[in-house]
Amino acid sequence: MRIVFMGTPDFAAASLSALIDGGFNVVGVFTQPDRPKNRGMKLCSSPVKELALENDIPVFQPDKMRDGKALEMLESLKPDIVAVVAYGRILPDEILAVPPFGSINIHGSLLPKYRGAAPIQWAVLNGEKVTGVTSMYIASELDSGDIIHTSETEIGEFETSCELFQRLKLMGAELLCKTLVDIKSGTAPRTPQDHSLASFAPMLSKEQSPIDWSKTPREIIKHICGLNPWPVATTELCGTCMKVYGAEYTDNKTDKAAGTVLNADNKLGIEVACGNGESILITRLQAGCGKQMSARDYLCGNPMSF
RNA sequence: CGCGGAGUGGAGCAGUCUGGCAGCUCGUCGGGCUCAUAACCCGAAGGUCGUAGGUUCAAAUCCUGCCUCCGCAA
Repeated sequence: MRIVFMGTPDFAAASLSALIDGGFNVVGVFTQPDRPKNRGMKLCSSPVKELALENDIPVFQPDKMRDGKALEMLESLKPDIVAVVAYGRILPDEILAVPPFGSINIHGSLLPKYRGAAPIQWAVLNGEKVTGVTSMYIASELDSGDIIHTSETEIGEFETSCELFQRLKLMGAELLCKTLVDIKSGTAPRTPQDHSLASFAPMLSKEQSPIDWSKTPREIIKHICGLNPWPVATTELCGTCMKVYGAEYTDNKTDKAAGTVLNADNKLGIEVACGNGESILITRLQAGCGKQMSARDYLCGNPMSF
């Protein structure tokens, strides 16, 4: 089968890598145009583009999906199937209709839950114990297509979105290969989603970074884990603004107001009062223009008075 | 030329403006105290101050080049 792959970030590159290693016939790759990024605003290729070039796969980077050029490019490749993983574009129906075996997508949640841009982060934020990846046929409405396969995994109590991403991208890659094999052999199941159970996972924003200390320790820790690596939980303690990257539970009780620093021992970390008279211990943070470090290291050079 | 910060014993920092003994908290090692320690007391080891030049009686500190790392923003 002639496969056209569409994807952009690291998460998608893992799937493309699996296709290449699995000997699938990837005849072309669509990815977002190079954009100025990082320090120095240098023009950067997407991870998917880098990988495609290394493997001599033709790369296409249309600016728009609806001006006919993208359609022309795709038709010229005569794909049997299109596989989309985190491309970052909504594909119009005319594009989806090109490949005879259809267009499929890998999504980072157990659909119909967490449709949208940030399914992995929201699963962590909401304290889900289980999530996974889903392969589906792409429908016009976002992430609403018929389900082909799913693969489940548990979310660790302290697992960050960043870590979960790393696991799910591999699971997604594996699921994509399996799905393609089944479609080729005609054994792929096709189960419509129960749309009444759908929920949405919109893109995160910096506005949700500040920690609400009146919440419970678990809610706060899930907030910290879910917002890592971006936009990262933030707070202001004793006049210092900081990003919080890691925290642990404590057994301590307090009658101090939520958000009060209870302890800042450089052998432990920064203990802060939460709701319910409980507390958590901040263990990793980043303050000011500095780099990320353990709370212990931070306190060695920046003692806190409280 | 997007904006900005930083390289100082193993870790995190101060010292640089105003040149003049290598400093702080922690860790490590040894000893002591304690029923006990994330506790306390005593002692010790450990640094070409990123790098190459320059100025100076004297440079971590001032001047110039280079290397490396990081934050913001996207």
